[in-house]
Amino acid sequence: MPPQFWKPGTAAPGSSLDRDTETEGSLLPSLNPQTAHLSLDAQRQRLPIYKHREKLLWCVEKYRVVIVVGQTGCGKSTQIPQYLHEVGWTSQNLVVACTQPRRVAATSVATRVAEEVGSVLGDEVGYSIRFEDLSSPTRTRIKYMTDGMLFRECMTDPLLSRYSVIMVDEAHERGAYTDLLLGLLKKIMRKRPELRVIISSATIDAEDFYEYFNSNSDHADRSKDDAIIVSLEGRMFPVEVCYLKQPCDDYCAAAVQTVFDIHLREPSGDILVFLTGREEIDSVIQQVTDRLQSLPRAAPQILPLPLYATLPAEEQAIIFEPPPRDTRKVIFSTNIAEASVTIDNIRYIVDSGFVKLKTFNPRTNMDVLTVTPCSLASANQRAGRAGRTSAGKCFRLYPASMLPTRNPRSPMPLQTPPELTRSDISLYLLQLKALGIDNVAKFDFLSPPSSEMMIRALEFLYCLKAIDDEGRLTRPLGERIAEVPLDPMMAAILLNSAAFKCSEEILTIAAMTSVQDVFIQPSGGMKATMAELERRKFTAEEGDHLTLLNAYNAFTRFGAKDKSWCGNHRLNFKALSRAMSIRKQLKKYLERFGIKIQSCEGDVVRLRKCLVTGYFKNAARMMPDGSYRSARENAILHVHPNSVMFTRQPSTGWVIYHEVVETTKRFMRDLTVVEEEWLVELAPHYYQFKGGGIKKHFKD
DNA sequence: GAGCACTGC
Repeated sequence: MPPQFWKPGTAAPGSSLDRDTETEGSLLPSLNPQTAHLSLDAQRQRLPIYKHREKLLWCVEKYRVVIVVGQTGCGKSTQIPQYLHEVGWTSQNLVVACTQPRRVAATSVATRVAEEVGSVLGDEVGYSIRFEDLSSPTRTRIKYMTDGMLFRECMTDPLLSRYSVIMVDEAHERGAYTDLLLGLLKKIMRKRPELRVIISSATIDAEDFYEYFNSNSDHADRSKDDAIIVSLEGRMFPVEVCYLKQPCDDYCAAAVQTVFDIHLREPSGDILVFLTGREEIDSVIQQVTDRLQSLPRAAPQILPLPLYATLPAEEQAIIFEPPPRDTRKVIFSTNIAEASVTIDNIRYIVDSGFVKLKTFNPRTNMDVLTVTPCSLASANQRAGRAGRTSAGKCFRLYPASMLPTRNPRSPMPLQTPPELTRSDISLYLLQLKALGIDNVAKFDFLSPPSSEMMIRALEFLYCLKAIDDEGRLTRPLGERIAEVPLDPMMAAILLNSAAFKCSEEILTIAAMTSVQDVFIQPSGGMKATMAELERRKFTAEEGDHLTLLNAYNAFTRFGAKDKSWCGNHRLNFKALSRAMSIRKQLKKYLERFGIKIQSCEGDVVRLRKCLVTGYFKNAARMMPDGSYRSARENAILHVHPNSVMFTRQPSTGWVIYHEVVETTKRFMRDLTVVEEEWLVELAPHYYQFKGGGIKKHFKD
């Protein structure tokens, strides 16, 4: 075939995109509607994974770590725990655990399995996620849980002695708690040789897990290995992958063009387009809408729909509704559709090849949110989202030469960097210390964080007085900060609130900063202005923390039982309800610690001072031009437009903030006005007064 | 003067 070129706006993908014969797999859904008339047992036996049952059980018997490779949806998560249960791994009151990175996955899989086992959910089969424990300590044999929950369980049962087998699902996603859990399991296995670990992973990552768990064994004699890789291939619908002949310089324009090309030339089936963020999605949908008139009169219609996490739940629900007759649904989504949200009937994928990724910069102590090429693992996962119900096609908006497998200098990585290597790890290091691992530098991380990340995190924990100069947890403060389910900064503020007699309010503020998007912010236009006007009703002069407090108090008084009240005031009902649960949970911790919960009775100075005891490192001073300078690094900062401080000036010239995220600029989020003297008074170890202004002083 | 990807305890 002669070489072909494709330019946005000219040719169709069918002829212009380089057809690639390699197919990315996607398997049949676990139980098929076509076999619904069969008994549950008969259905289970027809699953592709069933023919691997004996092999799997043999491997678990013989090896301590079994790495199971297979696509999402092949029945790993539902079937393997049942197989283990059936052959006796749950005898003698032992439990088979299966961890999931997300709450919905834990609950939905548990519900499915309870049905298959014929158990009431919470009895023989149960689940445990934050705020919901549907499991019985005596009767539950198969327990699904979030990985964070199992990690926490190590604090009360360091050897996880209740469990005979622990299956870590979706390990290839490399979430922080997945990595930490694997590290702990490796440690636990030395003391509990009978424990079995099953790791479910995508193909690309299996070798990493294998090396990790065999690193202590003799490589010359593989028969003595601790770990083994088992591959579960099953029936799949092929997904044909096509590439651009030439790189494009505007993937948004290319995405619009490709959508129209698919629409006019390919058979029916919905389209899922992967883009990087809300702004981009809104703009692309606008471009598509503008071009709709150009469709031939007789042609089927296009229904463009957005999907991103901050979209209000009601608008998210629309993507699951069937489209009108003769209409093709086109969903423009962020990464949320890569694993968290599954949409049926998607036959076409358009993949920009990019993702927005948050990375912590230990030098500046700030998070950076950047658009970067997605990993090959991500691209494969995205392709697999077509063809869940039939054969599919994936259009990648970059040339095949961009693949890291074909081009070693490609900017596209094989895997997304693990979360632990690109996050502020102070929380995780503290929790490891709470598990008795004092020398965190020696912890056997699957991917060790950089030493700079380590040092920064330890320095900060020291400044919070959570660890002493020996690096040990302080008592009781450090131990308690580690225990409370909050980031260390906010945990310290909550625990210090006893001394400032304002725990009542700090509980609320801590809960509110733990949830996102309390105020609904439509993008642009009349709606945005209306939302802004509504938010002003809650605005406090002192800044965002007190504004959040006002919103919460109004919610509990008027909105908790009245969803429409929230709608009228542009408040996010789901987020506020969650804040209520979090507050309730945090309150229990304070009660257990014997901390008296008092109100500041309107004395907001006490409240703001208390915030300084945790936020001290996040202080900034306003400059005459309206920008800010961070107290420590003297870095240029800006107020985020969502902050109530965006339109006002701090009377004292100083603010503290919850976090900085760098996008187009470095934006501070959640600000509170403070007095300069408080910084020196409340964090003398961090700041020393000298001359006319704050002089930073940092103890090494 | 103008904007946050996604999870989790």
